[in-house]
Amino acid sequence: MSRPLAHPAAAAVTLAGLLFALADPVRLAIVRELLRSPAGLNCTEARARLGLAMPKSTCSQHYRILRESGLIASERRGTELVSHVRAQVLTERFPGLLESVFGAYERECQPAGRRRASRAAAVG
Amino acid sequence: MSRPLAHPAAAAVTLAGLLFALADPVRLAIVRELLRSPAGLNCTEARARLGLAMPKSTCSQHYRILRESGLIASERRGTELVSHVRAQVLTERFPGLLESVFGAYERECQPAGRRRASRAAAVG
DNA sequence: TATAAAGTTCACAAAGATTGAACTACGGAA
DNA sequence: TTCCGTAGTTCAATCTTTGTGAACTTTATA
Repeated sequence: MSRPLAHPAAAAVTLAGLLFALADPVRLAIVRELLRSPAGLNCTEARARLGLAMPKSTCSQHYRILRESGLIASERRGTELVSHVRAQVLTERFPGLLESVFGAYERECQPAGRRRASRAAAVG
Repeated sequence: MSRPLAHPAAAAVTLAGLLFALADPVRLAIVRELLRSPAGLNCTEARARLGLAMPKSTCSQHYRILRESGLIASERRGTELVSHVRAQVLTERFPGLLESVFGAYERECQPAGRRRASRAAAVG
C-alpha cells in the first residue's frame, strides 16, 4: 500500500457495485459511522465503535470493497489509513441515493415502538 | 412448491436483505422488468425480456432470493408462477427507497451523452 | 537501529453461487 | 383416468467468494 490507493472515477461507479458494497450488515454499519464522522475514520477506530470482534484482516477487506465500489476514499495519515464517504461524487452520480439508503437504515435502527405499528402483513 | 410460498412479513424485511437482493445485476434487471409489468411476470418471460441465456434453475434461484428478501411476491397461475414487486409493503417499510434505487438505475442505463459530462474524477 | 502500531497480502477453510439432471405441479387432450 | 407438455423447484457437483490467522509492509518514535 505504498502508492496512492486506487479509487474509481465517478463515471466508473456502478449502482450494482454500490448496492453490493452496502449489502453487508458490517459494511452498512461502517458507512454509517463514516457518515457521522466528517473527519474520517480509520479501520481500528471503526472496529472499536461498532463493537465488533472482527479481525483486522476482515476489516481491511471490507474497506477494500467499499473503496473499490467508489463509496469511500482513503488516505494515509501517518501509520493510519483514514477513510471518508465520497459524498460529492455519489451525489453527482446518483443524487439522493445515499440519503435514501441511510434514511432507511436509520428508520430500521429505530426501536419498533417509535414507528407506526403495522400489524397486517399483507403480501403485495 | 405445492403449498403457498413463504413471503416475509413487512416487519421482517431488512434493509441489508433488500440491498443484498438488489446487489446482483441480473436481479436488479429482473426487478426493473417487474416494476414495468404491473400484471406480473413469470420466470420464463423475464428471462426472455432480459435476453439472458440463463438456465431456468438459475432464474429460479434469483426469484427465490428476491422473494425471501421481501422484494417480490409470487403466486401460482396455472403452471406459471407470476411475481410482482411488493410495492405497498416496501413503501410502508422504507418509503422512497425503491424509487431512489430505480431512479438511480434508470439514470445509469441512460447513454452517457444524455447526462451532464463529468470529466473531473475528483476523489471525495 | 530496534520497536511498535496500523494495514495489507497470502493461503486455506468455510460458505455461497451456478448449473445440468432429475423431479414435482398443473393443465389439456385422448 | 392416463399421458404428455409446460413451468418451476430441488439436488448434487463444481466453481467462486468470503473470513481469518500468520507473515509481511509501511510509517513513526525511542
